[in-house]
Amino acid sequence: MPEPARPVRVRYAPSPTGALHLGGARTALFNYLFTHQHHGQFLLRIEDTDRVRFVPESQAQIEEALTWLGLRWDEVPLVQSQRKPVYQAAAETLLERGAAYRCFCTPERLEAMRAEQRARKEPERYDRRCAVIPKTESDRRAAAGERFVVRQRMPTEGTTTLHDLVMGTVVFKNETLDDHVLLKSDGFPTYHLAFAVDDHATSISHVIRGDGWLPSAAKHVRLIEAFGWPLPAFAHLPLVLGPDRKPLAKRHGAKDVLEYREGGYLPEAVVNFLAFLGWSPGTVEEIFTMEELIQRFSLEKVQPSPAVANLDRLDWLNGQFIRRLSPAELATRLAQRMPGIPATRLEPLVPLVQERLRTLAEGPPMLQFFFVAPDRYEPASLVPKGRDPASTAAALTAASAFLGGLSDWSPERLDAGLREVAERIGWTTKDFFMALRVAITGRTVTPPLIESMVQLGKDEVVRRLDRAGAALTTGAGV
RNA sequence: GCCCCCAUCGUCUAGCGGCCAGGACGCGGCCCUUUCAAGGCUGAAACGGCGGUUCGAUUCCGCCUGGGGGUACCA
Repeated sequence: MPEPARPVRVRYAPSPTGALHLGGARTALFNYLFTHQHHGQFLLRIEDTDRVRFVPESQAQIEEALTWLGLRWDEVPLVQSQRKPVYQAAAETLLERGAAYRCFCTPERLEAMRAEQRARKEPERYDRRCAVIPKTESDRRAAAGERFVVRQRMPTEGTTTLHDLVMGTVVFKNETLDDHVLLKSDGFPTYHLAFAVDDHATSISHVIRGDGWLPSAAKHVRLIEAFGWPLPAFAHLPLVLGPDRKPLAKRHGAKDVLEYREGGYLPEAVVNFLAFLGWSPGTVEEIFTMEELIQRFSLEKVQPSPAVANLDRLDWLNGQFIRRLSPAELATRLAQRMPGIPATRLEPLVPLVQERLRTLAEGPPMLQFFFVAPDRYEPASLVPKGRDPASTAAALTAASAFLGGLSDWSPERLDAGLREVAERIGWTTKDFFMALRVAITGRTVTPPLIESMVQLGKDEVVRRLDRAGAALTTGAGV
């Protein structure tokens, strides 16, 4: 394998059959990190040669997800379905060189052939019946309009060796290589042909792709050699698995990258999470920016074994990144999820919730009471355990009276004063503050009470306390 | 069936012949505390099995087992 001294150019080549999922995003990320470390280019290629599985919306979704993650690609994405003539010309070249041949076998015959092979417990692969058809006859039948595919002629003895940057040296026995299809009867190329042609056309230096391609990599090496093109370096990335050790799929809950955006995850956190799936810097550091990842990344340190996505860790990481945001930045991101509330109004509130958020989605319900008074009170939560409605109402009234007469609305004054009130009426601060908390916020789990009261303002606090007290004396609800 | 890859706590991993096998998530306990978090301290938790090689194997080799992938006119 030649050590490519040429400029580093890599590509991420999804097929547009759905949205970008975590596994694909990781492949794209590793490509991106690797190439930027080497000041190379990152290309995007759309592998849409399968007309049956094609999903029109897919490409836009994939591009949106990549953009959200911050994985910007260079140049205009290559779309394979637009390059049909290029692949046909390439197949023609191979035909002329004898490196490939036309196969006229019908799908039915191939199925029958495989059934027999299965029955005899032999490896299932093409029996090369059409490999011996003379070129002149083949040309004549093709010209006559007979349907055919083009197959690659594989060597039947010897071995093919691949030096993979992640998997190490892999040796394949050539006798096990199938004469796979390069050009389908509809004139579209298979992945194998298209990938080789396009990687060459775009001067790809490193093929960094999913581990699923490893078994056919030997055939790919043979193909590129048949064309006489320089071999790129290969790096096969192990799969990302779900908690059940099966490849990540819909049944594992969110898997599409864009769903994480909906779920309130920061792209920085998702990128960081993905980077550590199968890779580690070899140190104990674990929070990196994209820039740092580019600096530290190396294919040699990519784990050759499949990685199970630990979504709990993503939650934790997301919290870490949220805490690293400036209050203004967090306010801006939160405002996008709270229609009608400008970021500037959120900014003073952000310090109260910042360290409590694991996702942005948790923000709105946590902040809601700042903008909307509780619409009803449940005595069950308003009255602390072991207390009764009447004494709770009295406690709220005492608090209201004290606060109503206060001119210094500072956290220090509120805290000290309310503690004194609690002591005076014989309540523990625990119970007292809980009653106030529910009266003011309508919830038992909230940001720090005193600070929240300061932000809410005296009038609003007193109003809510009085309403809650009234609710208790007149019965349930408001 | 055949081919290929993989194998350290539940999970992500450090380790590159001699380590009390380290860290992180999650889980338990303690501290802090007006709730919930966050934070600090702390505990439980791993080298799949059998053979080699070696003075010595988690580490190197083989086999087995287990997991994954491929075996399409899908990518």
